[in-house]
Amino acid sequence: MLELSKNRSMANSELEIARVLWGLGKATVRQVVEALPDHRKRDFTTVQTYLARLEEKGYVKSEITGRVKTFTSRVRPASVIRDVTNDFVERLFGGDSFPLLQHLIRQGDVSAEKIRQLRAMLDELEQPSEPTTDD
Amino acid sequence: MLELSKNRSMANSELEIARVLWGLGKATVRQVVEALPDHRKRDFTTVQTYLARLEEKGYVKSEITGRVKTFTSRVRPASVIRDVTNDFVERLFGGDSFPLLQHLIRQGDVSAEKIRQLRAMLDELEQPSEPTTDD
DNA sequence: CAATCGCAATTACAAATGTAGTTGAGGGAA
DNA sequence: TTCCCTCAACTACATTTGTAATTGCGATTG
Repeated sequence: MLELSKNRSMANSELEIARVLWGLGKATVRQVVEALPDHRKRDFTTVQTYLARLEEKGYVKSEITGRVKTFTSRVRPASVIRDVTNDFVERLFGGDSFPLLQHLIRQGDVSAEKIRQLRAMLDELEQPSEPTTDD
Repeated sequence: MLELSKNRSMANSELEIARVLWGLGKATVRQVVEALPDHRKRDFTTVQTYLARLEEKGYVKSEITGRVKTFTSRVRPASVIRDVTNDFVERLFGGDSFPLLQHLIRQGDVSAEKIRQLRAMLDELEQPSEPTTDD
């Protein structure tokens, strides 16, 4: 099992870059830069640094294609999301995710459709039968 | 309106300290240390530093009671929770809170009772009329 | 080919963070 | 009254983070 360099966790800024990379699946620095939402633009070299750090930390791997590096994730996004969310809930709510759910539902802009979906999820929780293909 | 020093945001470590302080309402460094969950113990001076920084940043104020400082929050926890959660959702999910809700409901350990409460909340979202018990 | 241009690789760096060690003063033990 | 002990107030510091400036190299243009 590969040594993911001293399990250092992602910094906030790196998190966003990683998320964008996950969305692209495979991308060059430039592509990640372009894919950043307008209100969160970052300098090319800045993104480049973040990706390099993500690689050091073992979250990403790169491959040189001609003159340019292409990055890909080395970890399952779901697992990063799990870890980082756990940490978040731990610090901000002492480990209890309910307050967060409450907060998100209350003030979050949840559409009617989403409400329906959430309700369906809740139903599933009570009827433990369907093999929820999660992770 | 008070100038909350260069709106610097809370660092992860500070977040946990702030949360504990909110829970206590008013507390000395030592009390915060004691209140930390066992698996997250921190050195007395460490917590002291965090509280000092929180004060610098304007999130907390202190008052000397005899020989010891007592800290209290200067901000509404809810507003910090809002901001920090928004930032979190922004970075990790591009601003869409649904995936987070999904994640929390799916793998979060939500009790039957909590499920009931969540459902009630969803109902409220659809029936925007009930005299919401203030708050 | 020589001067440019466009990108990507390196290098830089101050500020922020995580975490504690060191110092100093009030209250008891001798 | 001294000395020691306890605690809280300061001081310290290596890393990490956030963000970019600078350098270097291959393609483009005269």
